Amino acid sequence: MTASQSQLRADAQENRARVLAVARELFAERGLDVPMAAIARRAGVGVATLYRRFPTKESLVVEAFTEQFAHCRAVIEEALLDEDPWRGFCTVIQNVCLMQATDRGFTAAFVSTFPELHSEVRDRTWEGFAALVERAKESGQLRADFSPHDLTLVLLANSGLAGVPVEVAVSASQRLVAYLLEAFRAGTDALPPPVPLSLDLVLR
Amino acid sequence: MTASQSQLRADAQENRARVLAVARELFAERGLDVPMAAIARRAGVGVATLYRRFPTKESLVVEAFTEQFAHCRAVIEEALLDEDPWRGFCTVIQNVCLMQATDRGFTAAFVSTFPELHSEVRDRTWEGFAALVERAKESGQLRADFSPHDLTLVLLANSGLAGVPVEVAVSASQRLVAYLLEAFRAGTDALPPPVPLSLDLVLR
DNA sequence: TGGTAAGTGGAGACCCCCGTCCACTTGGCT
DNA sequence: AGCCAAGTGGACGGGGGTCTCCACTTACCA
Repeated sequence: MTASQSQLRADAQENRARVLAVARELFAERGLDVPMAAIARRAGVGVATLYRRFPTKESLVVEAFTEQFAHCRAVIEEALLDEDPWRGFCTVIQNVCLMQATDRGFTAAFVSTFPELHSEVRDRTWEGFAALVERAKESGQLRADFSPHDLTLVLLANSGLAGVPVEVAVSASQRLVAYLLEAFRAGTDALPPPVPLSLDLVLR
Repeated sequence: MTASQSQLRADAQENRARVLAVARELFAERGLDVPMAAIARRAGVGVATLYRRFPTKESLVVEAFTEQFAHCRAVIEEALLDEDPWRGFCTVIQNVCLMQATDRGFTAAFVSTFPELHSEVRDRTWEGFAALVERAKESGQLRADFSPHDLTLVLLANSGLAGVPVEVAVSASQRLVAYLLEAFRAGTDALPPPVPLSLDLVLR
């Protein structure tokens, strides 16, 4: 525990943790637009407490989702270690899409918190994925005209499922991903040129 | 012009038309959550005028999008007449997705206005599409395990592109659709079972 | 056990939205 | 020209959101 954590009084620390847990729950269930008051109520604290620990709603969102973002990066790193490039590629897409489908706030959080905060981290992640794509192409399993920007395309498309109930969203996402992966496989017809969908576009 | 139209005074009629035009513009540009006040301002009228012609925001939305919905139905009807079932199938998906990508409010309007209002029309449209799917399967061009519910899947996925600028959304949508159509083509690997995504799911 | 700084909760300031009300204006018929 | 129903706009009520302020409570240490 760093100083900033342990300097809090015991009860305060516990409250902070509970708020964070509740926030993650509610963001996942209902998306990012749950009122701060709802989080406070469910956590059994007043709004003021909440705002003391997290000066703004966005800061709460960032904190609530950092571990998920870390998991994302980890998934890519791990996939780069897979001896089968295609399997690594598929794993990344499947995992990220599953996270997106499971957690309703995920995409919105990704979009609204990444912009400035973690730009270098973001770039590293992006490069990691680009490398993964390159490997998969070289192995001849990924179609040559696949663009790394197509990851953004997949993410956006998959985020469209956020509106339906979670269990449905998960199955739907799996089917969508299965369709897309099939289309990404090498040896099919030519496509219209890749769309330069940089992540910045997703970020407003 | 029916009675309800011509009974309006000339200036009122003009105002009504301008409001409708502006509403369509703004809904397309910014989605359904543009404030009524913004529409009124851009149309050069007060909010009261707007509310007199359209008693509720939803009614304005419905009116603003009816022609697009009609166009949707027309697209399906026409596709059923195409001698090439696969081409008909592709046309439907391409056209609807294009409409969705072009008009930011389209999906939300579709979702929020269809529920009760046009249930029989909706069912007819749905049956039309199901017939289209059946034909395309029989001709051997559409994979046998494609489910009509997959249309909803495509619509949801495509709606995820609504966030990016329109020109980008259009190219992105085209590429997404191209990928998906390729995956829908007969003669590929088996998929996980279809997800029963009824339209009602999209409609909240 | 008592003092004190840290922590707390709820009221409310501020803002943005939908939809209404009402005093004023104006088109169109006679 | 003059009348009046039809039409109009802006102020306002009501609701819901984020975030602040401040009088009160409580953990912790001596």
